[in-house]
Amino acid sequence: MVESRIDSRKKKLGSKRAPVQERSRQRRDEILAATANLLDRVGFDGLTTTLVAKELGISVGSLYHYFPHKQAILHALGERWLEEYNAALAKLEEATRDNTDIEKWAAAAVRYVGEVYEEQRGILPLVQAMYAVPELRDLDDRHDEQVVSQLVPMFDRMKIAKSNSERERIAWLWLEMTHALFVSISEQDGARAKRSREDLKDLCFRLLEKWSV
Amino acid sequence: MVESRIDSRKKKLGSKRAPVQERSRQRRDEILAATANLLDRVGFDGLTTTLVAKELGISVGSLYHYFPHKQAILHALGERWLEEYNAALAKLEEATRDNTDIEKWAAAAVRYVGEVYEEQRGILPLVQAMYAVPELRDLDDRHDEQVVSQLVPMFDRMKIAKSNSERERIAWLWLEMTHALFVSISEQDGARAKRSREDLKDLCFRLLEKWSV
DNA sequence: ACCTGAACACCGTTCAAGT
DNA sequence: ACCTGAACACCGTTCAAGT
Repeated sequence: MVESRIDSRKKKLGSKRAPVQERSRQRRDEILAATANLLDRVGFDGLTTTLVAKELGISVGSLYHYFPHKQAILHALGERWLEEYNAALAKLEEATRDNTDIEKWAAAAVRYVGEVYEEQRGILPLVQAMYAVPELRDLDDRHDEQVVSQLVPMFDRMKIAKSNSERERIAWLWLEMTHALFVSISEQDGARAKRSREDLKDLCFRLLEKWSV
Repeated sequence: MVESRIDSRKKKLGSKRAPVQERSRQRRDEILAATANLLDRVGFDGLTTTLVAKELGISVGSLYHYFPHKQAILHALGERWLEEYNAALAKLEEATRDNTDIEKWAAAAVRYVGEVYEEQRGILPLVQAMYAVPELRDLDDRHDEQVVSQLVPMFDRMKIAKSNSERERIAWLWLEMTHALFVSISEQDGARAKRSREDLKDLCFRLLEKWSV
């Protein structure tokens, strides 16, 4: 709710400030990309600030110019995960807006959300850690919240459950269930992953069908 | 003050060895108990060897007399989790031996396995880490294997699926699904947890019913 | 203004020295 | 035989000093 304090000076300093901010934003992105890259290669525990700095050819101190601490880098990466996930749900909402077929919804949901898990496969160690590491725990909570609030209206449209509190509970179930399976699926080979994804779609369908009214 | 309780030459039967081993085993258990206790209080990341040593009133070096490294303590604790889980499945097998009712099986499974999650609630941070930490990963793999091999015969008896490879796949699905939900449930308050457990029972039933032949 | 890297506190682990 | 705790390598983080 805080109005930007920079707005008043934007006209005057805009041209001078933008490049600096742009460069800064770019560096931040570079750090995030390098971290995501290393996360995939050395794992959550193997990740060190020295390693990230070396990967970018800068000093550790420089890293701390852009992020207050290591967790902040991981946190920003987690934010990105939330955004991608939310974008997938928005696409799902869009794609299933004018049908109430539960089975089709389940298929679309598994496809769209599954794509996120595939594309972000490298940072899954981080996503898993979100639950366990206290400093990242808020991401997990927000993720839950956001997903539930996006699913409830869709469930409503599909006439699933008779109250919103029930829909919230089912949305949570759906989230936990699909998350556990997508993470496992991300480590399976192509053929098995394909079958597992079909199983999951089916499981989603059955879950929702049960509460269909 | 020196007592001649040290027998330099051991007898054939080794009857004198037992007390020493017994004492050693006891210390190991104490270390495990203290670690489990701290895990619950300070979390997976907050756990340090110094802290464990302090908790027991011994030195760090002494810790390394009983375990080669920190991960070995956690590993041993993980082994215990596997044992408890397997014991629950054995009880489940025993309790459902002479019926083929899928719904009853689902109820019993959620009850017995759920008890393990409740009793071992303190070490759930560790169980979660088993997946992410490379040194503990073998526990996760063995857990998967053991659970699947215990479930397949039960599925067979209940006439679920038409081949063992299918049963293995369903067992894996069951494991991932219930694990994700049990972990989440362990953090809910009593009333909500009760409802969630019923939802889970229902979900299990529907999962198995689908493949019932 | 931005970057550097030695310095600091703290971790897991070791091992010479005590009892 | 068993235990101790200073010492070591390495982590995240800081900050005086460079450009």
